[in-house]
Amino acid sequence: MKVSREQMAANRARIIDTAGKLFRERGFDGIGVADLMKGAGLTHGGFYGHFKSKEDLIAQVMARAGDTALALTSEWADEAKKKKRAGDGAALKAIVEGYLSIAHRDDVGHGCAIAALGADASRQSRAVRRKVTAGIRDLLEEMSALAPGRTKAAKRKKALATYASMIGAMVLARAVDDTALSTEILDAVTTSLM
Amino acid sequence: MKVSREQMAANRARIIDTAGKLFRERGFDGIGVADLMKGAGLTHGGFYGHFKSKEDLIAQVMARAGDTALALTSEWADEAKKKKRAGDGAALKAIVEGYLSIAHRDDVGHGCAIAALGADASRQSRAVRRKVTAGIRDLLEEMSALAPGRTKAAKRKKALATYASMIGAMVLARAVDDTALSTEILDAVTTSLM
DNA sequence: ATTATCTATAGATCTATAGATAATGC
DNA sequence: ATTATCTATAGATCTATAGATAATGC
Repeated sequence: MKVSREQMAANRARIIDTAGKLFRERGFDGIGVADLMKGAGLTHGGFYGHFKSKEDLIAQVMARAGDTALALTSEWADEAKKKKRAGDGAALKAIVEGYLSIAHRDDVGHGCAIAALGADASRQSRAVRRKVTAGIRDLLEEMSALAPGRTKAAKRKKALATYASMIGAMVLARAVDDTALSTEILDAVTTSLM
Repeated sequence: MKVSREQMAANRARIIDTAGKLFRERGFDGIGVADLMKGAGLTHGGFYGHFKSKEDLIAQVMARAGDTALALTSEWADEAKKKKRAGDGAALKAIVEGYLSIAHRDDVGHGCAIAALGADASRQSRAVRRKVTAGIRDLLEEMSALAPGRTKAAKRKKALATYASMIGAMVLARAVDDTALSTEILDAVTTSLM
């Protein structure tokens, strides 16, 4: 029953990944510890060896979500910068296009944690909200550096407006029960940011 | 114990209002039927005389949320149109400013249901999502009519982009655990839409 | 007589803990 | 010997229903 330290670390990472997917798909209250552990191929009782509480797991999931979001958007941005004729703001546009894709809309489980759980997160403990705030700050700094604008303030404002548009568009596109309208939302917001 | 038909209708309306507030504050799964009824000054068992199920109540709450959102934004828009020197798009700007206010951010319970429950709603039953979609459609039509632009398509696109920005900004402003950053988000998105 | 609300409860969850088990790692 | 995971369970929820109660409205 006991496993190696290495295996235990792998198990822990798998619990966080599984929880990340299931929380996004069903909400923090939509999935219990027993089912989360089953999803990770473990049993219920083992959970409390890895995490102090469900809330502790939520905080770690949100911290990880911030890291992966930054990594993915940086990748998109770097890819865009490599292209010939990449103008001012091309990297930010690449982030917008990658984010507002139909693939992202249709894969909540692996998508943006703020779009899937933002409102849910604002009801969580201080520890959770601190992780969320840190993640948002990191992404805003990255986007500010990539945004067009003459001054730092102008760049930051552009980044804030862009980020808000992205999140709102994704929330709306998923809330709506009509594929045509949903896609119209994604397209309209994407082109309005180009 | 029995009450008049009139009183019963009032009770029903009070349950929906109370649920609207508590759902926004705690999420659909964050408050149970017993506590909702207690909040409305009634007992648990009576609930099922008014609604088929909790899900049924959720659908009615979201329908009501759509109605009140349309009424409030129309009021803001009409007020703005009355003002002297009200230019093209002044009504839409009034909606943006009313929506992205600190008062709205700090009163989740009486605010926009999409910002508070949008992601939660996309996980609900078809009946709920239909009401949500109808509400979003109504608001988009109102905003399209008020948006500046030469063609209907341009107006609609402007409305979509504005609406998405509003929702994303509110979700972000509430997710963040730092008043300064939160207010910066509201201000930046508001001015970027003016 | 009808019915809106009440009390009480069934049955299914949920988080968290206790103690047993068995493999790791000193 | 230590410890990661397992089984089992306590205690607190949650939704929904059944039957009692008492006020309305024909």
